[in-house]
Amino acid sequence: MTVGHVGERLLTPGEVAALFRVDPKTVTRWATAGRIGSIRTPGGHRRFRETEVQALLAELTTEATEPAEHV
Amino acid sequence: MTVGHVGERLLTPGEVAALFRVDPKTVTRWATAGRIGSIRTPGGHRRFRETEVQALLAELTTEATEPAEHV
DNA sequence: GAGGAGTGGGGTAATTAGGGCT
DNA sequence: TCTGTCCTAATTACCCCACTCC
Repeated sequence: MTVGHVGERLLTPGEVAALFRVDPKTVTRWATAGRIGSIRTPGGHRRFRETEVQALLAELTTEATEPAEHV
Repeated sequence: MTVGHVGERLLTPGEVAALFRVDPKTVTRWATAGRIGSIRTPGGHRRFRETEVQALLAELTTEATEPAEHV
């Protein structure tokens, strides 16, 4: 292989939906609303950067800043 | 490789598939549908120009609008 | 010439996109 | 306002086997 650039892992809408425990449709709406970056395939399907998803996931976690043991 | 002639870096269907997080067969369909330019080897296998793939990838990429946090 | 990995072609099942509604 | 579900159409994923690339 002569790529030499294996940076960003991309996730499918279904995988992101599973991470957030929501419907893939909701993930699509987030992308449409510009709340999360998306990479479209030439066919129109979306792919999401895992790093961005992780960041958003962590952001939502820290947003509910309750020091109690609620995990 | 190591042809000594740089500037025409070609990617295999598998490499392009990894970039878009799709199946190599899907990349083949893109080429068949004319959504992406392809170069055929004498044996019939397809090769793709990295510059074209990168350009396509960048064109289909949408950055997330930076939220204003707490407003 | 031999061998492993990848690719092409065809066909079928699973996801996804889009709009509208509860 | 945001999310989940219903619908149809389009795109993508995985199965087979034969051939090509290195």
